[in-house]
Amino acid sequence: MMALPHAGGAQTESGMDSPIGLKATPPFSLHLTASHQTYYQREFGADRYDGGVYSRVLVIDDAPCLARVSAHGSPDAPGLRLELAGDGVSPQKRALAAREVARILSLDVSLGPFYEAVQNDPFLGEATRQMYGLHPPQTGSVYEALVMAIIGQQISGVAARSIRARVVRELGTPFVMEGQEHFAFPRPEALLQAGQEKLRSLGLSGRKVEYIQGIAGKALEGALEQQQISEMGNDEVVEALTSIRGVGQWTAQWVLLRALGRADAFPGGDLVLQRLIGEMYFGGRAVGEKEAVAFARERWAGYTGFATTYLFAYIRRRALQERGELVQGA
DNA sequence: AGCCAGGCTCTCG
DNA sequence: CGAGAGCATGGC
Repeated sequence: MMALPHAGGAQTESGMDSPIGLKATPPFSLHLTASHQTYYQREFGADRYDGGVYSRVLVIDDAPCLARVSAHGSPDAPGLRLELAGDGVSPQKRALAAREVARILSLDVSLGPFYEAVQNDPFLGEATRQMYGLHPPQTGSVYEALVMAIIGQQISGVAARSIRARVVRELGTPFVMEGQEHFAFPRPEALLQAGQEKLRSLGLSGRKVEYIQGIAGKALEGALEQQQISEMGNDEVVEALTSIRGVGQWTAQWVLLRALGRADAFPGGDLVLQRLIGEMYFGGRAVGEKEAVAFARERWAGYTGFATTYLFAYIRRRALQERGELVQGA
């Protein structure tokens, strides 16, 4: 980029800077939060959680830098350490990166009121104690949440995972650090320049290619700016997003939850969510979208977003447990 | 082998 | 309006 107006401190011009200490509102567990973000894999999309370190390539002022976060302390007294690597990481960029990491890991979110509200809930009460300190992690942007959601529409989680991984690896911006390759989430330009055949070869249907390229176009127009959308109310966001081709109620609610951190979002159209609610609260009977929404809004008023995060977390952990892969971590 | 999977749009009664 | 077809990959 360009010369700095003033020298900031101990950082070098490039490479690794001195670590930044971050605070989180307790209880906070990096292990649970980052694991949830990566679906309990080492890598998922543009997120990585490996060896107790959460990492992701951030794009600050159009320049990529690798953020790595590790934890010390306990959920009730959490301490976090953020390391940034990249060319020309100025003090200003360090501050922006720290803010971005705090947003993605929902560091400032307080779980207390939610935990109190559901402590006697026969299912969620126990789930919150098992996953003590899980904050609802966020996507890198509204644009990223939309693209990821559309890839996942209708198909199974496993199928979606492999397509999402291909999209990020093939079209994402590479960033090499200590011999390891990381990828920033593909920029809108990359999705548009890729061409339909290329995107189809990654496993997307022709329809989804149109949707995703349409969204990339919206992003380039500046119609998906985080700042602007985060100032809208839920209904306003849903209306704006569902006017985009390929974005329905489920996807819009997903964005509210995953990109905007709305505590009262609820993707009631989600099959997995419907099945778990039916299993845990309706004696195994199938419930549809209307019933799931009515139930959740009444029972978890104001906390449906947290409830959704914990329900999904429960399902992901149970799937691992059934395969004997759940590793108990710090 | 065939059917379903963390939806959505388009088409047709 | 409500219902149905079609879509891509991966797992059972």
